[in-house]
Amino acid sequence: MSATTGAPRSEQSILATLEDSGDTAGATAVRLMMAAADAFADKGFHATTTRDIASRAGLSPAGVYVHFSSKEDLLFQLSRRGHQTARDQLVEAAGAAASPPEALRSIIAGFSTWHAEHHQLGRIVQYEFRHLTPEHRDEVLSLRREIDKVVRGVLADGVESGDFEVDDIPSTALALLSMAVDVARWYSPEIRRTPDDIGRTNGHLAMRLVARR
Amino acid sequence: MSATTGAPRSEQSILATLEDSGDTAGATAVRLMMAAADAFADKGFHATTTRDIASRAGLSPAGVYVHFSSKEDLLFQLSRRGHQTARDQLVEAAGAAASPPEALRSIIAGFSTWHAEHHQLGRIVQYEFRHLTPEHRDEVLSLRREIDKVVRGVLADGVESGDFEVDDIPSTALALLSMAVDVARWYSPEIRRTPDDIGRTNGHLAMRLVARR
DNA sequence: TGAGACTAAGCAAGCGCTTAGTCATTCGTA
DNA sequence: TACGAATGACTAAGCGCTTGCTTAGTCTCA
Repeated sequence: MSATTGAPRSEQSILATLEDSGDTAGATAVRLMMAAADAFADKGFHATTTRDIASRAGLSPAGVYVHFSSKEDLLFQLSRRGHQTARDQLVEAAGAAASPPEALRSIIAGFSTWHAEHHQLGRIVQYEFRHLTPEHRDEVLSLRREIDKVVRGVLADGVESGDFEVDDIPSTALALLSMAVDVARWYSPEIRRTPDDIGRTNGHLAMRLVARR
Repeated sequence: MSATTGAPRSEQSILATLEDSGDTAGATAVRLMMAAADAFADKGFHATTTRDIASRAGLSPAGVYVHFSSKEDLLFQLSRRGHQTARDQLVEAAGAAASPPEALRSIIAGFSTWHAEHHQLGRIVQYEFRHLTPEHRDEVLSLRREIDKVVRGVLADGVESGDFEVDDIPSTALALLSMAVDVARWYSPEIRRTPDDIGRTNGHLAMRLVARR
């Protein structure tokens, strides 16, 4: 599977299809998570009220607490699922590639496209992070370190195979991830470039950044 | 002046030395802005209370309103000054360089270093942006467009001089800015790399990204 | 004496979350 | 198959607290 093709998945399916890690979310819980994702991405965690989330989901304020123990719990579930899907996509793209250059192009393109298509979830994941409780923050942080590790691994493979020239693998991995992650900050559905365009461009730029010349 | 050298300026001086655009801030106002910068960077705009800002500045809650008309006003002043100093530094670095490659290396290094040294102000400027009123947002946005323009200009110069190979100037400019801006997200004073290290590395990576080969 | 910097007290509004209860559906038993 | 009991999803009302900001007044110093 190419990381730069395929129809965009809706936020719905990203949440609904994630029944892993033991907990299956019911339809109302998914609706609440979508409502919270909208609101958090739109106004930020603290500026979003539980009444706002509830009304977007068509419930009374108290209805939220049937499915989630707190507003922070909603943020945590959203963050965890967001990181998991992002990581899974990265691992899959890296594994499916035939060579280190193909792997790098594929993961950076895929990660960039993901942050455009899911820029709401991406913003929550990147910028609302600090409002998690310390325990939840740690759990999400470990997912984040897995993502770092995949990128460093691809760079190391390419250096070993002679395809890449990289002075400093951790710094270069960070710069590549910055390029992709920052898409969530500036992307808007109204702009001219499509998520796939962005992925293609960033994949190309990533290659220029490390390819032996 | 090289953009990658020089002693780090404190947040104090960045605020205090900015007496441009007509308004000179008194000592207490500067103390309040520093307190607000700390708090906003730490907890975000909406999670910060006016009582928190006041007590960090050693004032009673009402003392804030002697110097600023609202909490949003504080955020706006901070955003405006942050954007202005970042832009001024960029323009200066671009102007002082002898060639397009030197200019690019200098502006990306300087911008990256700035976002490490002033990562608090950088986060406010990048992530608390949306909590400004529409009018204030527009004013800050126009400063941001100036920054974009400087980077695109340097890339265009380099393409014309034959030093750079760039397929798509706006996309490449955005990717370069992402590398620098995202430093504010992940930088922490505790890490091994210094702001100058980060600037040097990112300046080097920027050159690889566009240099003719 | 008057102006500016500052505080003590507090107001109205909004916050996260809880309580007590309604209602439709499912279950156990005869 | 009939039927009360239990269950789970949901709401109306509201509690205790915090919020941004104001008011009325004090203090300092030119």
